Amino acid sequence: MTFPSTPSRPILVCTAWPYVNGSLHVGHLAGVYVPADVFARYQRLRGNDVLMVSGSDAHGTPVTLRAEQEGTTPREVAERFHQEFLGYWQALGVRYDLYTSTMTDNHRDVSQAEFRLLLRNGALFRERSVGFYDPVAQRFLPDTYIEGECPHCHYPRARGNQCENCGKLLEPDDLIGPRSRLSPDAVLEKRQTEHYYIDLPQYEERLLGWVRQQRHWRPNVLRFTENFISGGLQPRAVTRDLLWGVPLPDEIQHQPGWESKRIYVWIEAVTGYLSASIEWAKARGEPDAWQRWWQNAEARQYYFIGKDNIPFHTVIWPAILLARGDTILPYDVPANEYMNVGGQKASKSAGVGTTVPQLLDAYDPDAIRFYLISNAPEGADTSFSHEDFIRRNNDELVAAWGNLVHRTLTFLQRGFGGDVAVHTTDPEVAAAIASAAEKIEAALDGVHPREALREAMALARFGNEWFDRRAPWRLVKEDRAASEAVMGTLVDLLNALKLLLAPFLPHTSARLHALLGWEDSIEERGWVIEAVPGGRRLPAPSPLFRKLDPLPADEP
RNA sequence: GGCCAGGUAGCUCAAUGGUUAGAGCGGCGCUCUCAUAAAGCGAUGGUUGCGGGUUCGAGCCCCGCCCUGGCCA
Repeated sequence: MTFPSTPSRPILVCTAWPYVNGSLHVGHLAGVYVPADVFARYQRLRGNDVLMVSGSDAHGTPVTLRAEQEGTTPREVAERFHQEFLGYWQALGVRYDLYTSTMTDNHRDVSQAEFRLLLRNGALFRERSVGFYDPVAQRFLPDTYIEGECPHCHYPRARGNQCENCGKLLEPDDLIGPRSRLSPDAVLEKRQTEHYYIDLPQYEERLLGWVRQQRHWRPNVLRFTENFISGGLQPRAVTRDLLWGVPLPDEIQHQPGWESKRIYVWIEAVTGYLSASIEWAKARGEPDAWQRWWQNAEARQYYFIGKDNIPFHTVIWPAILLARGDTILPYDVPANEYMNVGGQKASKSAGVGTTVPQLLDAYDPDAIRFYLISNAPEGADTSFSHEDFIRRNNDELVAAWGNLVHRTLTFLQRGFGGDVAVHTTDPEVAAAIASAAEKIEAALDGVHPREALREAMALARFGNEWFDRRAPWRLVKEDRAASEAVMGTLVDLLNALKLLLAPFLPHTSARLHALLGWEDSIEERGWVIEAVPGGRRLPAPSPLFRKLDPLPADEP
C-alpha cells in the first residue's frame, strides 16, 4: 500500500523571529514553533524540498531595555538568549535547516542591499521631522517616553501620545513642560531629524488585489488583512535614531547625522527570512541555492506567526517584496491565536511555570508537542494548564496510542516470542488506515495540524477497539495461526501510525520504528505506508510514554 | 477609557447561514484481562452569556447589554 508520489516542490517554512529579551513561553511554542515543525517534517517526509529557517531577533528596544536593566550590553543579552533558544529547538526536536540571528554580517549585508534596492526602485523617500531629544540619554525619544502636564485636564503625568487621566489623544508638542522618562532632570530639546519612509500607499492596490486571491488563507488572517489595507496604508518610517541595529548602507551612514541611525527593526527583521535562506545556501557551498525558494514560481512560502504579527507578514513584507520585484510572495501565513495561561494558582502551587525551560524540565518533548498541537490555538485562543496537560498525556496519549503500542508489542513478545508471522493486513484495518491517512494528509496540506492529530488519534482508538474485537489473547488458545495473523495486522497498524504520527511525535515514532525491526530511519523510508514483513523478530519492547502523576490538590 | 478577540456539554475544544449543535476526556453502568489499574461498549450530558432584529432558515449576520482575556501601557 503506497500513496501516489507527488512531484517534489520547494517549500519554505519560516517562523517568526523571537526577540531575545527573555525566555520563550508555552504560547510561542503552541502558536508558532511546534506547528511549523510539524508541517515541515510532514512535507519533508512527503518528499518535498523543504527549507526551514528562522533566527533570533537581536535588535529592537526590548533587548536594549533588558540590557540597561541588567547593566550589560544588548549583544551580551542577545547572545545569552540566542544560545538558550538553540537549546529549545534541540530539546523539542524543532528541526531548522538554519536558525541564525540578526547579528550576522550576512544579515547586515542582505539588509543593506535590500535597502539600496528599495531606494533604487523608488519605494523609499527621505523626510525631515522634529523630535524630542534627550541630551542626557543622548537619544530621540519615542512619544511614550515623554511625559508632561495634560493641556486638557492638567494631569501632571500625561504621556506624549495620550493622557491616561482624561483619555484624550495627544501629540508630544501638546504637553506642558515635557520631560523625559529616562532622565527626569534633562532639559528636552526639539531637534530636527530625518528618516527614510517606505511608500506603502504606492503598493496598496496591488496588495489588495493579491490578498483577495488568497482564498486558502485562514479566515481570520484574510479578514484582518483586507480590513487593514482597506483602511488605507500610510508611509512608515524605516529608519530610527538608534545605535543597536543594522547601520544604513555605507554611502548613507557616513553622511552627517546618519551614523547614529539604524534600519528600523520591523523592516530589518522580516528581511531575516531572506538573509537566513542566503546564509544557509552559502554554508552549503551553493551560494545561489536560496533562489529555489525565492525566485521560483513553483515554490511555496509559509510563514508561521502569532496573530500580533499578521500585518507585518501579509502587508508590509509583501509590500517590500513587491518593491524589490525580484521574488515571489508568501503562499500562506497560517497565523495562530494565543494559548493563554489560566489556572495560575495550580501552576504556582505545583512550583512549575510555563516558560519553555520550565516545560522542558517537567515533561518529555513528544508529550509537550502532543499537548500543544492537540490544543493548538488555530482559530481562537485556547488555554494551557498543567492539569489539562497531565490529563491529555495520561488519558489520551498514553491511554490510546501508548497503550495500543504497548499491548500489541508485549503480547507479541510473550505469546509469539516477538515473531511477526507471514500475513496480509486485514482489509478492514487497511481501509481504516487508508482513510485516516487521506484525512491527515488533507489536514496537514491545509496547515491544520490539530485536525490531523485528531484523525491519527481516532485511528489509534480504532486500533484498540479492533484489538478487543479480535481478542487475540483468547484466539491464541484455539487457533494459534489466526491469532498470529491478527497480531501481524496490529503490527502493520502500529507501523502506519508510527509514520502518520511522526511529524507530531518524532522522538517516540523513531523509537517505535526501531522496535518494529527497521534498521533505517523513518525519513529514509519516506511517506509510505507498508506492511511489516513476516519472519521478522521484534526486540523486547518498553513503554514509549510515561504516565504523569496528577498535581497535588490545591490547598485552600 | 479606546481598540481587538472570545463566551457552545462538568473540563478542553469543533461546527463555508442549511438534517436532530459534535468530538475527546471526566462522571455513571456494563464487558474484557493482551496492556503503563490500561482498553472496549452503552446510556447520560445543551435555553449555544442575556435581550431584540434580519432571514424560508441564525451558534454563525446586525443592534444593545453583561462577563472574560489581550493590546494601547
